[in-house]
Amino acid sequence: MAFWLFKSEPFKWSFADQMAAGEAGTEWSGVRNYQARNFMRTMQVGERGLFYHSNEGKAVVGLVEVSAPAAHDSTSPDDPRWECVHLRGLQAFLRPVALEEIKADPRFAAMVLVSNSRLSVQPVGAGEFTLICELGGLREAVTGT
DNA sequence: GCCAACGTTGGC
DNA sequence: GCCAACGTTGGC
Repeated sequence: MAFWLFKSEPFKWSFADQMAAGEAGTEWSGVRNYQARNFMRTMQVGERGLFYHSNEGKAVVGLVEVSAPAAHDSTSPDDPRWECVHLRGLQAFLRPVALEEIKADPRFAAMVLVSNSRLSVQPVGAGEFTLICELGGLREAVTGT
């Protein structure tokens, strides 16, 4: 069971939009980066991820779950290279966990979010994931399922 | 709005 | 296959 982090600019697609999209989830389309695509290819349905607001917000704001495995990205009809998973919003953090806070905490020094700020889909360590959920006020939700 | 970092493209 | 040019991302 791996853990992930997905970035989105909130004015394009916010966590509120993700939650409003419902149980079925939505295609995480538009990723045009091989590294990010390759991570999505390895994702299993049911794996969880952090939802991060870039630019405006700059904070982890919620929890998502992979609801369908990687398949061709419908927004790339002419180019079969690009694939993406489907995501379902699970729960909003009670308190956003800011990038500033993550950067300041030595326990997150190894996070990709810190070392490669441009990668839009990235792996997160189990320890990092749990800790960020706790900071976001979702301790129970994490240990739940 | 600026700029640094990074990834991709395309000429050679 | 190298590398310069360009485009994009995202923090500040």
